[in-house]
Amino acid sequence: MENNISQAVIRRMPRYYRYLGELLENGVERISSKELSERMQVTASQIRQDLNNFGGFGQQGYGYNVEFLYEEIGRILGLTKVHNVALFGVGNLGAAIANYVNFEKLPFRMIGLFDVDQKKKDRIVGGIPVMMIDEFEDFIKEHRVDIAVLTLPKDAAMPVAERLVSLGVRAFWNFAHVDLMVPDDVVVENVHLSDSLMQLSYNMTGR
Amino acid sequence: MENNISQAVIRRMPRYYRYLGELLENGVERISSKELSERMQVTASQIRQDLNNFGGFGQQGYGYNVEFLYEEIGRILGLTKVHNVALFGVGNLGAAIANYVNFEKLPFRMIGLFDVDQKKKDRIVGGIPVMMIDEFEDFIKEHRVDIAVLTLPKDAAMPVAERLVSLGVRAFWNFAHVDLMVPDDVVVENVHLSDSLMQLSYNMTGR
DNA sequence: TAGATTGTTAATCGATTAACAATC
DNA sequence: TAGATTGTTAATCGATTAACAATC
Repeated sequence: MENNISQAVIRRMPRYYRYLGELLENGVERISSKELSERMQVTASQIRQDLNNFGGFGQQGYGYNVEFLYEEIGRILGLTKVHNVALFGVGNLGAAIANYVNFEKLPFRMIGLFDVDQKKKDRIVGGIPVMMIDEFEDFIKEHRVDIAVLTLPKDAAMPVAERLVSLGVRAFWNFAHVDLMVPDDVVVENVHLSDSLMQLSYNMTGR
Repeated sequence: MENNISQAVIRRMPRYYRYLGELLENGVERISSKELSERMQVTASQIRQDLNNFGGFGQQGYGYNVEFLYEEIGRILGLTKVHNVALFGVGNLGAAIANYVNFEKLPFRMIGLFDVDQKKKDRIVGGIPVMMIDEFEDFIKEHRVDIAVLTLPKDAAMPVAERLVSLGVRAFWNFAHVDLMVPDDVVVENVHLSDSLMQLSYNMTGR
């Protein structure tokens, strides 16, 4: 897999994946970049450019086979293997994400929930019991943890992230309102809800 | 307020706002674009360009007054007035967002929760009772609703959005996995959690 | 005043769109 | 084969960075 594909392209891939999934459900066998571009409100040129970053999945005169392309994109996005997920900070949002991850039919599996609050110990959320955050070190010895979700208050996020990095965690899904400082080989994907809300607020004015 | 400022710029504004808020809390009075750029890991040039889309907030030889700039950005983002928010779909995620909106110290106020499920009627979430979705028409006659949050299954989102648009709602914070088709004067801000998770998954591979 | 740093113009870089030869 | 549509190169557009005159 070639490297250095821009995040602008990557951000669009899940959307292609979603549309192709819908076409597949509707029994559509083939689609041209032109047809797809009309449905998705992007240019056909962009679709072809984006896909050709990863290889030639289409056929001249025919277009793209929906099922094949769907599966290729899934593979590109790393959806062919199961990712084990652990979550830190079982508040309202943490609990919702825990449920969400297990409910979605994507190959992400919530295998551990951790909190500092003694009162939450052994509470069942999304089908699994909450553990104390100190138990994580033992936990990680027995389970591979691919992704750590941080649904913690902002001041707690950085220290926890540091400990997790030192224990070998290399990917974070960060909901805390803070920019994590992590080594270069660690990946962080941020979901900053307040930023999103402010962007909406801006776009509501000025029109 | 000038129009046509790119979303690339807008997306960065909440981050500036957050950093300035922290500086303000720490009692920092002034900051140069250079200092700020080092903390935020962006170029000083970009900071100055971004800010100058909205006006000259700095002073040559001095830099920017932190409190003044913080408040100006707040104003730009529309944070000087309270936004009334109603939420549709009180599942795990909906309940978390309801709590979140009221908990954040931003000027967004959750004033109504709506669901189709009779069993949820009058349940208290985030301090307010869940109403039935049919009650929304009466509700909106008595309350101004600035933003509708959609935390619904994807098939329910579009029909609900259509009804809300026809009742006058002009801004949506959409968590459903679907691209809403709305008139031009309606603003949609999407939070697609699964897209975010797939982007993380991609970035974990290929390194 | 001299030094610092902005606001803004110009240069560069990257991403998107258009065009078309290759080919199924 | 003829028509359709890709893969890919070239052109355009927009965003970022660099440079520097203006000015506090």
